[in-house]
Amino acid sequence: MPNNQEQFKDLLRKNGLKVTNQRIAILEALSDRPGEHLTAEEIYDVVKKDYPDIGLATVYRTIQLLSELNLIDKLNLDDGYVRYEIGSENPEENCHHHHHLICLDCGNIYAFQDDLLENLESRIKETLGFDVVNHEVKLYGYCKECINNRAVKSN
Amino acid sequence: MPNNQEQFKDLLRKNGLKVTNQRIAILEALSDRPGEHLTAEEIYDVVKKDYPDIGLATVYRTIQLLSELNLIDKLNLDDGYVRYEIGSENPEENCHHHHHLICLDCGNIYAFQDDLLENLESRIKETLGFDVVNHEVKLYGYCKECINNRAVKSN
DNA sequence: CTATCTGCAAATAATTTGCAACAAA
DNA sequence: TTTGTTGCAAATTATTTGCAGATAG
Repeated sequence: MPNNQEQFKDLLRKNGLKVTNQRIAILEALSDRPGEHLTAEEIYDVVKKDYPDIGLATVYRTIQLLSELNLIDKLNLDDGYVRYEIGSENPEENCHHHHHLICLDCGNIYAFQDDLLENLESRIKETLGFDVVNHEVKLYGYCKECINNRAVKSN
Repeated sequence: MPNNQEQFKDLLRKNGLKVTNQRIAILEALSDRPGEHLTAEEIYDVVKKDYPDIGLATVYRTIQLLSELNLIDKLNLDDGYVRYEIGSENPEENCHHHHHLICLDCGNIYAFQDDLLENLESRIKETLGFDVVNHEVKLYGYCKECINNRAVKSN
């Protein structure tokens, strides 16, 4: 959506930052791939198609910027890469109800929404006095396809 | 407990691995600090007191070994270090009900137990066919002490 | 014009690896 | 013995940083 892009430009200006082609291209690369979880290198490769002169350092710097502006979410799968995905349009529900299922077999990542922690978090506030403001939930296991494939192979 | 140490030795032998002072010392370093979350470097510093000749590479190799044997749990706080802690005595409940509260102010980590995900996981199995075998839950926020400190300072 | 960005190359820093010497079985 | 382990140093690799030139406002 071009609307989204205008919002981004305004957000940059509002923070005394400059609107550059590189920044727009990087945000677009992620916007065009909702639900995908790209590494810095992968974003670099995508953006390089339209922008062959871009440097990897710019990608890293822009990713950090977008993350601070809460436009993208970080995801660390402990495989040596930090991954990024575009946030939901509604910033309120951004990370808070957005969790990940990670298949240990094929490596695919499935997102799901759930507010299961709301309850727990108020209980923690009451019993421990700890005020939870954010959370990260990763569920590891085996996806439908991989379970089926295994069943087929073992026959 | 020396009992624990004997179990470890047996486990090593059972897997065709050798019992070495270094391995025992590293497991002890973690066993002596339940609930602490040590980096490889921190473990190295602890073990070096009793074992000045140990190399950092051995610490890394042993950590990996202990992790594969499910004797220790990994914790990644996205601060550039991977941390490790001794698992609970009961291997069944090891990670599964063990979650972390991370204070964004003081950096302290508080563990808590909860089986809140059991429910969700069976729901996921039913609706998506995804079989969850493990999970990682991190809750970020502010601990009681830091909340109090802030209140005091703002007066 | 001038403050911010960019691309490059070099620096950083956690972790891994090759290998010869060493220690457990 | 023989097989696995260690310590060292070098390699690897994701990410960061310094800086001079480029670009947005």
